[in-house]
Amino acid sequence: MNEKSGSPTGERLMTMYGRLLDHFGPQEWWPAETPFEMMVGSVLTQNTSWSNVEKALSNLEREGLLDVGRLRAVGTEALALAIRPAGYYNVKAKRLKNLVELIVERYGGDVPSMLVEDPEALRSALLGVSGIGPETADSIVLYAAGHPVFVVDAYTHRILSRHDLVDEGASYDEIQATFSDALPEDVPLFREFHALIVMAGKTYCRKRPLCERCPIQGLE
DNA sequence: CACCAGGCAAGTA
DNA sequence: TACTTGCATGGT
Repeated sequence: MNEKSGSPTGERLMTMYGRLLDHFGPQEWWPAETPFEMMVGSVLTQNTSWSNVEKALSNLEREGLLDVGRLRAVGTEALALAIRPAGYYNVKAKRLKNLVELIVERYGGDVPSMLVEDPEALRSALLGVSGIGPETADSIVLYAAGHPVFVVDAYTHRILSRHDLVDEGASYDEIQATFSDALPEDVPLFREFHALIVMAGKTYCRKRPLCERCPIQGLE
């Protein structure tokens, strides 16, 4: 609509961002060698710690399965076995298969073609895949395709409601709009900010988002 | 031992 | 629309 960086909410968010960056340093997300690996990781990490995802990705790498064609060719049972350390392995094996089918059917199996699609169309296509919800879709749009959509997770929800920037019962879209309306559309900023929020959540904000040692404590 | 992790779909009321 | 439940491993 209008001046984004100058809004009160924008100022508060940028202050939070600055403190988190000073405290934790750049997180350099997403940790993946290729866009396809990033997408696979985004499914594997659903409600799952990254350390477990790393074990599963390592298995896939070793078996040469971090590839659209190879993942499409492998059996669902064998895939499930390979990703076992990431948990929910039967569900996630199917979800990865569904994602691969989208890539094959809509983009001819060509990941680069997928990544240059319009962001809204790409997001919509991803949401059409069973097993890909808003957070996974937005992660792919931001970190693999490089479009400025803000990724919202449980930590984001808790921190923003704790700072009274959204209601406690706010929806995904409402929380995302809080960032979109208040911040400039800056891909490196969106990438780093989300990564820092997750780091803060993992480090300090498990039960309550604003404990004493948290770098964004006192801003509310 | 309990609890949590970088969610999502399907079922119920 | 708004809850609830199943999915599962590995670390604290």
